Amino acid sequence: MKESGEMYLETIYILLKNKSYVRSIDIAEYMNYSKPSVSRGVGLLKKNGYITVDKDGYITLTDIGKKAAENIFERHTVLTQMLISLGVDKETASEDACKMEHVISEQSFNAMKKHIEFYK
Amino acid sequence: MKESGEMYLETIYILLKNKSYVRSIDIAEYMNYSKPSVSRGVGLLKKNGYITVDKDGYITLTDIGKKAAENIFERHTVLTQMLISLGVDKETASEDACKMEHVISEQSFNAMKKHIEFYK
DNA sequence: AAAAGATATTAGCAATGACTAACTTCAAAT
DNA sequence: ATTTGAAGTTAGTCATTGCTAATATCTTTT
Repeated sequence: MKESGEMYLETIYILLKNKSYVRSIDIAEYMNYSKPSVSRGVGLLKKNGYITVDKDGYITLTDIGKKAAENIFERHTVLTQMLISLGVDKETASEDACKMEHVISEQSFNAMKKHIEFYK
Repeated sequence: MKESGEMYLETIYILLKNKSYVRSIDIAEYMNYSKPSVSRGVGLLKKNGYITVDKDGYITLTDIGKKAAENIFERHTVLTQMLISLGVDKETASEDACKMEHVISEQSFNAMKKHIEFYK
């Protein structure tokens, strides 16, 4: 899974929490990306079995897609909280978490997760 | 300054700590990159005023190059220490720091720096 | 001096991941 | 029914950043 794929997947996951459906156009608006960019991204997620897309363009997460999305979303929330716990403002924390979430190892992630659980 | 440029600059800085000179070939060996890749990277750093290269290929950091290199190197060491302080092993900590150092904001970096200074 | 070796560069390729322009398709509005 | 509009796709571009193959240059060895 590539970094951009993780972002599309995470976005689908977030949108599905607030809306009952998600189409490519919703992703494009949320991410502020062009329709063709999203079209390709969604096509790749579909090709790789992370989502299904019905004839009307409505997107559903498959089991592995949901698992991957939950995973990356957990990374995002934990990393954001970690930065906030160090005094970083919400907005910046979320932005930086967004960049870190795709690149750090499982080991480092778990260490940071343990850290914020300790803080709570 | 792009991410790859920061890596080349950081490498030059590290090499200059241990050797009295640095050429492209030294960078290539250290980073395990091909000579043409380094050649282009070095050319860009030169074009953008971060380094000078004499007629024999010996590289020197300019003032702004040194400043930028020190900056990124400090990020690397601080982030590595931060991860180690959370229980991550040295090797992984350094690898992850290497990825994080290019993407996080000044604010988050400073917050993490303060955190490890507190720990010491 | 000729061959070999080390260093650097040029030219061109590949993957990633964004973009615009132009097209299709289908539904909704006049 | 024709027009308009929303959603999606196709085709092709661009930047970043790595690569190999081939070439140039200069030094060192034989």
